[in-house]
Amino acid sequence: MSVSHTGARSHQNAQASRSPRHHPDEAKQLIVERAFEFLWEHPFRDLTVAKLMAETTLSRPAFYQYFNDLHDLAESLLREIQSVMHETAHPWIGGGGGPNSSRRVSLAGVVRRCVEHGPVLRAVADAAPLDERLERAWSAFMKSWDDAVEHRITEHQRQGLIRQSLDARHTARALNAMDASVLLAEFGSRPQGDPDAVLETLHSIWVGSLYGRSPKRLPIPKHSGTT
Amino acid sequence: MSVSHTGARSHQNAQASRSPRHHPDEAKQLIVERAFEFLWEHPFRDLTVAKLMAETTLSRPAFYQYFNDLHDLAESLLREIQSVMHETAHPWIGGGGGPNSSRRVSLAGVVRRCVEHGPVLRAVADAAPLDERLERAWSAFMKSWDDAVEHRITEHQRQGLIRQSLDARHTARALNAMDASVLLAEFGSRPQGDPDAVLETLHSIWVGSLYGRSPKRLPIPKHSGTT
DNA sequence: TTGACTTGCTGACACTGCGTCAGTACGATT
DNA sequence: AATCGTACTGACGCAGTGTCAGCAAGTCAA
Repeated sequence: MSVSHTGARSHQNAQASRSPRHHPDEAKQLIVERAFEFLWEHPFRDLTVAKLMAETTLSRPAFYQYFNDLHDLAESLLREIQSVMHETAHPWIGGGGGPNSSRRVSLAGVVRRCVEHGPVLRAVADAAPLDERLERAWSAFMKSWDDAVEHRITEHQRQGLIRQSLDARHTARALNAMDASVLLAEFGSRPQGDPDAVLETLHSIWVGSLYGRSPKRLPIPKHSGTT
Repeated sequence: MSVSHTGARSHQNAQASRSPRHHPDEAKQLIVERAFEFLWEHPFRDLTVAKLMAETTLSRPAFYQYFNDLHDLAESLLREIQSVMHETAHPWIGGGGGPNSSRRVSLAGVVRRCVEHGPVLRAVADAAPLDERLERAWSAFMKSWDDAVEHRITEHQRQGLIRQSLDARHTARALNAMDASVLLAEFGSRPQGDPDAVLETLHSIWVGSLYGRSPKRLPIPKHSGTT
């Protein structure tokens, strides 16, 4: 549209230190790395394209060659972490092992990953509500866990290890939501919490709510006046 | 600093429809109401000061007479909802009633409040990570629940209703985090979920993990090779 | 009534960060 | 050496924010 600004520059001074050219994927990965570094020490709200690219030899507009915006970048971070997480949790998802042994081992792996990438993962979670696409990506991420857990629960229901009256879908979602909240809260910002205590707490809730015999429905006292 | 723009206007046309003056708290409450309306239908990310005040007879700068920024407004929304929620949950916090009866009644009340104010509460939760002050306010909000639950758990531990080995603090935080996540997910955006199913699921997890006899520690299979 | 004071409110400004574009120069290919 | 594709950049327009000097509606005193 407006061209008024062109022509005025021509070939100004020229020794303007153009950065060395990268292969596209190379540069993209470089930006992702800087983002990891930044988000390890700062919350997502402090991240701007300018700040991020300042940690680079590239200029701010270069960012937009590789990402649509910061949320798009966050989606890449999520994908990266997601692949690592799914990998360490696969043994449990895949099935096999006792009713809670491999579950516990798997959870321990997830906890470990959260200790490693907590702040970054939290950044993604924080950013999710700000962008529809990213929000969907986050939902899909959570859904993948929900599906796995739901499948496992129904399987155990068929084996009689879990009572039939339990709503597999809702329960799976609730327990996963709990894990996510707790893990992000405990390991999403420094100083991080105690991995062992968290693991123990989460595991005991999972086991208690899934496999624990519910108490023989204690008689409900009749003074139900408590509104 | 620059004053160049003054004096040029003098007393321009003058019939510029100045809005009727309000008493301060009156106008503030009016803005809060508009915010409630807006956030009931749109996510927080779509809220801007201009859009909000456009629903008003006031101008955009007037907003800053009553709030520092949108996060400050969100804090007001939170306080408003918080008072209502604590009120309906008080019977359980106050104690009395059977181990799970009043707990259930109380939870039902909270669920109801979330059906009413879900989207707004979600907006606050979404906005929390964007501002340090608001983030702290949200944490304090959650902490008030955590404290109440922790207290209740230790009380029941003293009565022998809950096993001593359970970590009251961590468990309270985890269960509350679960409730918050699930409630915001189910009722934070339309179409909302099924209140009864959610209530049932959450309640059963609480009861199972707190009061349920944990299964007699199933023997851990020896093929611990699942990394 | 009138003048002086208070204060709710507003137009206009500076500023920050975003996303885009025409245009440049580097490296590869011939 | 000439050409071409493309990684990259300076500069722009835009959206939204927070602030300020100034205005006018109300109040009170004389």
